Amino acid sequence: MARRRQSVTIKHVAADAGVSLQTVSRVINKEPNVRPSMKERVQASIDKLGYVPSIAAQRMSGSRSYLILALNDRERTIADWRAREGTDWVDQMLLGGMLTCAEHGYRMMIELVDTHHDHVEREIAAVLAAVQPDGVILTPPHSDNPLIVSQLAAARIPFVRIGSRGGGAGIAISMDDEGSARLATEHLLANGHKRIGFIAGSPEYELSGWRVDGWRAAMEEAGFATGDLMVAGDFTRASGEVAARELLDRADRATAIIASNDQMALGTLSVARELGLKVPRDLSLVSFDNTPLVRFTHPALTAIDQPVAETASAAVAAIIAETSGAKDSKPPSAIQGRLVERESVAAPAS
Amino acid sequence: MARRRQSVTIKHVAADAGVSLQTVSRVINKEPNVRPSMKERVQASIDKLGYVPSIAAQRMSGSRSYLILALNDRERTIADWRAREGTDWVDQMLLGGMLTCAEHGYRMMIELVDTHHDHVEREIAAVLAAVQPDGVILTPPHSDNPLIVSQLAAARIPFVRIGSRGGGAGIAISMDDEGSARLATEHLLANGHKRIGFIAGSPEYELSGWRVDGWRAAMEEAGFATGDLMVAGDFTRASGEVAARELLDRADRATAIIASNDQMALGTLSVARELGLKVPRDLSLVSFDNTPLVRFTHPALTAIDQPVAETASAAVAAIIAETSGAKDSKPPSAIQGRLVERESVAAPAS
DNA sequence: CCGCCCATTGGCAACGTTATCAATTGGTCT
DNA sequence: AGACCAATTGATAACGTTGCCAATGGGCGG
Repeated sequence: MARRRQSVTIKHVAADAGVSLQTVSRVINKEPNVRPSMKERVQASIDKLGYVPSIAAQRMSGSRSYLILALNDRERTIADWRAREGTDWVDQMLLGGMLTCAEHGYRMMIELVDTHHDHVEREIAAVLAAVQPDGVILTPPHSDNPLIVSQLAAARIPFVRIGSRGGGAGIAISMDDEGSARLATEHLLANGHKRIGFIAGSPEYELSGWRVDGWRAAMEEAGFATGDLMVAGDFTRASGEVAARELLDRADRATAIIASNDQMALGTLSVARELGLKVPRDLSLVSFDNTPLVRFTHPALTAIDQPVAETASAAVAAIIAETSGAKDSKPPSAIQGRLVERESVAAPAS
Repeated sequence: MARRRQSVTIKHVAADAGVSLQTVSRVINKEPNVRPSMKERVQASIDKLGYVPSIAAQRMSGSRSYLILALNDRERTIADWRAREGTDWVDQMLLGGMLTCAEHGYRMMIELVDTHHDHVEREIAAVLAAVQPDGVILTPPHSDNPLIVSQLAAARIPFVRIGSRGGGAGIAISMDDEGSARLATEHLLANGHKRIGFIAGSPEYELSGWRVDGWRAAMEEAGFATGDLMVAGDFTRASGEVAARELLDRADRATAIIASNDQMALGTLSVARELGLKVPRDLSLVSFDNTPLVRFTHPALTAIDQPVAETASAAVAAIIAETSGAKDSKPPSAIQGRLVERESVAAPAS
């Protein structure tokens, strides 16, 4: 109703400093070829009046929107939320991304989109048209959705695919999944384990495969079999329970298990308890992600830390670099995982 | 660089449907006085072309921005993040708020602002000027910051104060904190406890006081002393440890403790373990918030569930209602808490 | 049958910013 | 010294949408 207008516009600043609109604009955007004395004078007026450019107007005039859009999977996000399992993912994304955005005068928005929906492309087109972001951050499983990737590429919007590797369009940033899985495996091998089970994540996520690769490679190098020790879950706790039961409820059970995320590790933990297996005495357990949850379980879990915030931060930085026209921007394509030792690993019972 | 323009604008739709821009605009905004046949024709063109209005342009022309801004405390958010304690707060806010926004064609943005900074007002003015939201959601402790509240009121922007009560300007939405604290207290009383300690939250949050009130009232009604059983923390785990030590490391120690949030409950749990007190045998424990963490501790904690997502959803709904000019919008000012029983409460050792 | 009012539609300006191009200045190169 | 060039500043036209007001047409009371 009440037509709310900008209180201080570029016009007021121009009047106050006694210069043209364009000059003020140049100062705001730190363009070259402005005499230092002039720049100073204009800046003084800006500070005095407390002027802040309207992103709407900036976008309107065809320049940057100073907005970066993060696209999460709606289905998964809501499921996580319903389950109340606390994946911590959005928190971390926001923090890492938002702080880096703030440093560069950008802002971040999050939108939920169904990766499986028939109308993904329409839905994304709608969001892009409405928000008109300068760049987009894709999180898994969107990162590996060819429809979305090609659409973004066609729209010529800079975008980052978190959790994906090179190959397609866009900037790929991922953790060193093989290396991390290898790290976990070797830690267990060093503790004397031979039958190390692996609970993989949903095959829809490319990273699931890489983690399996790392585990398998380490096992084979050590000369141990992997054939019947891999079970796939879908990153939920329930699927972790099913997988754990398969690995544990049999004669030649695994003496150690690596779970591809914390939720499935929690599922494993409860199955172990149910089967009367003490962790770490009867079963060693290592998980991926290292969300706050696994610090407070009993026992606290040894985990591979997944630096989500740092990754988001790198993603934002990469987009801003590309937007600013830095051609040589070379984002850190593989971020190192880190093994955090707690109480869930011990030598196998002899 | 590359001037990226809107692909399908209102102009294209108007041309396709053979009507004026204004008519299309009317259809988009569901204004009255458009002949049904005309509305249909225009809508068909919109669907055909996949047209979506540009938020930037809408805002420019002085109407709504369809953006709701959530303001979180930067200091606290970053501290939580550093501590990696997983408060889950942002996740929940986003989900509840975002989903409700989406239902009404709005979008939500989150910004971090320092509530204590000297320049809060400038910082907020800057965000408002840049984003130009239709409404603002204040989370604690911003909700109780008089500077921010009066500034928002002066700017005549609809805003919600989450976790606050009536009194000042803006729409206040809060949990029934006294009632919830009373619920927790009575649950412990029913289990036979007499010395029930209370770890309060930071006094900067008004809700901290209300929770204390509920506990004190229930205790006094039952005829038990409260004098030396209340210790204030600041919602961090470390402060919970300090407080717990004060309540437990003495002769007439408390047999039960209510912590004003999960983090402080976790601190209490570790102090109990350190002092050789078994939960719930030697100490019963109830916490506030019911974040995912307390489901997986050992023992799992009985907790008061804080419906953050529902609260955020109600906040968004209230703002949209006010923006739409519904004068009689009456948001649910007090949302009921719920006691979730787990394993941390038992009768006191006789 | 006349005039008035309401429902419907269209035309045009305005919103705040930047892109583009033109104008001015002062200096440098031959 | 003439001309050209770079640096600096300004003027104007977009950008996509809605507010405002005018224009049109049809129905209804007198």
